[in-house]
Amino acid sequence: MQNHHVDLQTTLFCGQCFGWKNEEGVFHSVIDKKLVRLTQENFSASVQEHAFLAHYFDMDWEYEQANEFLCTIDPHLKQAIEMFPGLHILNQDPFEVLMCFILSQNNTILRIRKMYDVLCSQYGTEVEPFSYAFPSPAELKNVTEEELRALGMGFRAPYLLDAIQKHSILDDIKNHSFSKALELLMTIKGVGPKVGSCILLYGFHRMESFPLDTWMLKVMRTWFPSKDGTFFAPYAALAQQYLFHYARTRGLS
DNA sequence: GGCCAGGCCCCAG
DNA sequence: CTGGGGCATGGC
Repeated sequence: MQNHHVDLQTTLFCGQCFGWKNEEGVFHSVIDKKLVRLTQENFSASVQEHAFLAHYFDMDWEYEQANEFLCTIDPHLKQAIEMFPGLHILNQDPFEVLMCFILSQNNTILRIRKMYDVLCSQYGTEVEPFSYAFPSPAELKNVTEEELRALGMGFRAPYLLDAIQKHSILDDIKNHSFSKALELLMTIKGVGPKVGSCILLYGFHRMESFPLDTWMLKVMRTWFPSKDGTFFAPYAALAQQYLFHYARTRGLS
């Protein structure tokens, strides 16, 4: 285990996941059908005690080397890394990631979180009183478009339905090349290049992924004109996460 | 009260 | 294959 320092506030609120709450320094969510409660102080002990948390927080990946490399190739990136040390890419459930990033299109992170909560409390398993897991494909298999629209999912309702129907595509993704995997994911309605890249990154830990949303397009035009994701190789995904979070919190200047 | 949001579908050229 | 309108909803 690398035991790299993890900053919970940054890692859990940088836009890669939507289910965590921070109540006065107590971070909580349901992971693998278990209610998890963490503080920054007890985090290290928690991941040592629970293997599923060590995996979820990606404790074995080469963050030290990656950060060191990325700091050397660009000053903006170096600033971003120094401002948010301890940013990890989580290993999330692929189906949950698929659903969340379908919700993300033409939406705000605040509202994605609320829609996530609605799906959990409506369809998910209550693992502790008032704590719900994100629903599984089986729990969602009889849902209708009218139901989802009534819950405020809007034009994304049919996309969610198609994702539920085709969820078994996810079982096979890890056996394919990046481009083939992306192609397979994009057969799901509502999954395009950006959402597909997010699924491959957050659900399958494809660190070569480089999701380009509106923020990242601005970042690239402003700070990296005439460059693309290959400039950050082999750490494109981590660079993307730092730059996305940095630009969103601090702006571009 | 408009404007816009971690995009994508769909259709015209 | 490229470009642009339209999309549900709610937070600001």
